[in-house]
Amino acid sequence: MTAAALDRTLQALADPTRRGVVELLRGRPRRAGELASALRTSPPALSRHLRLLRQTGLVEEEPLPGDARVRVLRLRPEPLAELRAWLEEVERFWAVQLASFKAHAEAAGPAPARPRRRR
Amino acid sequence: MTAAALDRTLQALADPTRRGVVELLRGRPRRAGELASALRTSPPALSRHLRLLRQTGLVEEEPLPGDARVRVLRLRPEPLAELRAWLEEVERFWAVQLASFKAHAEAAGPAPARPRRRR
DNA sequence: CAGATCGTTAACGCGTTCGTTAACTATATC
DNA sequence: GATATAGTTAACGAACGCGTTAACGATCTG
Repeated sequence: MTAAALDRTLQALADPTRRGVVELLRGRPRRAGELASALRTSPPALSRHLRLLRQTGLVEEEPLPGDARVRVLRLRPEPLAELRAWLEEVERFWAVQLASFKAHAEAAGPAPARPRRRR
Repeated sequence: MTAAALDRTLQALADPTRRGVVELLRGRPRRAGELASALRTSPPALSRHLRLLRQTGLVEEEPLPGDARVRVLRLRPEPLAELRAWLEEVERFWAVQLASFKAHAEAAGPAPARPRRRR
């Protein structure tokens, strides 16, 4: 269930342009044209990146009251938090594995005897 | 500088099969064939995934002393830690932005006057 | 209304990525 | 030495991702 969302989040962040959008939006909300010029991207290209980011839930948009042509884009933290939770889980389990491996290595001595593979 | 490494890490984790490898290796080191059968992937497909994971630094391999045909694969935490650091930085800046927005909204009242766009 | 601005969608092309099958290397087993 | 096993590499094909240009809808400006 969460796996699919993780997949989309990672795939969204894997693109340098989209990650640039995220890094720009982490400071403050911005308009699409602002992002396009800052990232040296054509408006059509950026538009499709924004659509994907919206579908992933990483970005949400809100109409600008003064000008109805413009929508202001803002970062949504939920997918990032979910990804971070997954990362921390992976890192935590690895630590457990490392600890048990060290314990085993120390208990068995420097060159422990290993059984051969079966047949 | 770090951006290129981040890129490769995210691209590596964006694939479900490769993420499956990481999740399997988070528990304990495993052989390539073990991963292939657990993930229902053909050996050639998995081999290329492993090559990418090795280049990204997410996985390292070590020969199995009992059988020189087999290499044991282990998870490397460094790329994951780097990705987590990036994530935390984004989330931290987002929190700052949210705080300043709230402060501004409260100071300016419910419907603040906005200047029109310049010509 | 005429023209400019903001942004999106459509259509095309290119390069990458992913899986599969077949062939190959290296090591282990008998 | 002959056969089996572990894993990689090579070559093909299909699908996807990304950028570009052109055309479009919507809105602001004069």
